[in-house]
Amino acid sequence: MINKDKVLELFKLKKIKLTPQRIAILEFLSKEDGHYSAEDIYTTLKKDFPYMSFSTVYNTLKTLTDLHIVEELYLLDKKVVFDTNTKPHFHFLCTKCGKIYDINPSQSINMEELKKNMPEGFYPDTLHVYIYGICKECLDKVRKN
Amino acid sequence: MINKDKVLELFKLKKIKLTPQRIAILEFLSKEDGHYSAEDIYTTLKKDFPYMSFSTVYNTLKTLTDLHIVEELYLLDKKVVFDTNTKPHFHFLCTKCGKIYDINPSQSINMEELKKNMPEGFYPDTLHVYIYGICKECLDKVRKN
DNA sequence: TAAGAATACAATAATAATTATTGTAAAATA
DNA sequence: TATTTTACAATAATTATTATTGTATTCTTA
Repeated sequence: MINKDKVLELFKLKKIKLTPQRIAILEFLSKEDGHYSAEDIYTTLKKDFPYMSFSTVYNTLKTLTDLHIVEELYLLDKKVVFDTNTKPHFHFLCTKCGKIYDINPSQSINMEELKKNMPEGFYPDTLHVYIYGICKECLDKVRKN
Repeated sequence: MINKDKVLELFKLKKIKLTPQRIAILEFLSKEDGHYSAEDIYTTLKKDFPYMSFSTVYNTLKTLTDLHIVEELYLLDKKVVFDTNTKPHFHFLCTKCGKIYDINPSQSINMEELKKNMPEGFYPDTLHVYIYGICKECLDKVRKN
């Protein structure tokens, strides 16, 4: 969950200017955790901010990604979405309907342990786990027919 | 490691025609495990097979991906490569140089266990683990300077 | 609070990877 | 060998993202 005010403080600290566009994008992202595409953000904000351009959305998302405030996810159809939930979790991608599900790893799986699973001298930073398969919803549909 | 002859048999079984182009691509991929882009394959094969087109490379890679003979990997710069090593393993992506490293998970980490880490009713198929960070080579370079 | 420097902006052009199209050619089948 | 099916090359189209550029805005500091 993004805390808008905290991010704004971080922006100040990092000398990143607090423009209305950036604030609007932050507001959008901090409303509800989700997986948003640049297009999602652009088309939604365009209504209230007619002077909003795609490059601004992309630039802001890049800034947020660099600061680890959002995370880029690469989907099956080569689309990219931005995840506002930066707590450690897996992603389940349904190969049938394309939906993305956040999966919380059980106690037996430690994300930090996973990260450390590599040769000496490598410095891990971020971990992404994608599980591809068929989601419950799609399986239920098949069973009904 | 791809076993060309086994794949050719599978093609026969699935009624996928054994064309010279497909065989050439298979031969290329089965020479050495690696992470190859469509461009890698195209430019290499174009020399010996002037009548080789990009769409054929993409089509063949799609066929191979659908059959789980290769796996698509999504890199940091949004490029796609095809992995011929389909044994369970992680990928380390260096955020500095962009290199891809295959990481074999230690005994303590069971890929099957990871897959099962999800809500009831979901049917997992493939698992991809990406670890982002700085590789040894890049860290060593920094230390020298 | 106004002036100056730095940066971000919108608009749009450019890029580049992938997908779609289509008429022709080749492979499999009987 | 004839017939059917599918794959092919060539190329056009698409689409997401990045680059460019002159203008506008934010921030700083006097």
